[in-house]
Amino acid sequence: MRRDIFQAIADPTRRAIIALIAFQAMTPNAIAENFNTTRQAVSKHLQILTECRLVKQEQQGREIYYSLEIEKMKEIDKWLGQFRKIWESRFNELDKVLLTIKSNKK
Amino acid sequence: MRRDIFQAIADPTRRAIIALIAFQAMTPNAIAENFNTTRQAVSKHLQILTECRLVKQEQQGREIYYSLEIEKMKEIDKWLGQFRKIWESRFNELDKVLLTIKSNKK
DNA sequence: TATTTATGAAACCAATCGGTTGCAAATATA
DNA sequence: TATATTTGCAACCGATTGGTTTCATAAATA
Repeated sequence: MRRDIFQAIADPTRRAIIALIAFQAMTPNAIAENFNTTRQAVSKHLQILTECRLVKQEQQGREIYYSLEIEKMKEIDKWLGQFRKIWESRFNELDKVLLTIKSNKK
Repeated sequence: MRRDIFQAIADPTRRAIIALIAFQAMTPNAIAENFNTTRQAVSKHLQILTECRLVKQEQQGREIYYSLEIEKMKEIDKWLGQFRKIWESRFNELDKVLLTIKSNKK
């Protein structure tokens, strides 16, 4: 089935994994040490993250290092873009009001 | 149970609803017309969105107008912040390389 | 007042989710 | 070579999800 970034970041453990490997690549075992679950559960999360290209792997002997595909994270940012326009314009509206109040004070 | 924004935006129908009511408040019936599901299904989505304060309602007679709580959307933006730092610094790294190539050309 | 309209809530259902245990395969090490 | 380590995969399980149908309630309208 088709994997989706938004579905991938829906799980709190996966968000924690993402944050964990954002700065340095880590093996599944090392990642699992940070959570209260089995290594296999972490492995399944990594599989989901890999399926939607949020994470990339690099084999090194029998170890596999997982790291964040930061470019993919921009897709969320891109989706947020349409709403950012709104909250920025709302801020501007408020800004105008404040400026009006200011100028009326004079 | 505790509702989460990330879980709320995980569903594609809910993301579509969010985009739909971002600019103008709409009733459940009007929203449902845009989807290939029953009004009740949309109602359940709206309930989930309301639970995590992504959406607010305003009763008007027997109609209820739903609209986006844009402030709540900033929470996603805030979470993205930690990664934005990374992709911006990566861009700067690339920038430096390009500048080095440029200066070496001279 | 009787009827239509707009809505939420409950009961149910198949599919998916996040977790587990158990296993097989590949690589490193004694 | 025998053993230990690292990992992915399959089978299973209870809880949750997104959908449906059915019903109750409140407001508008004939």
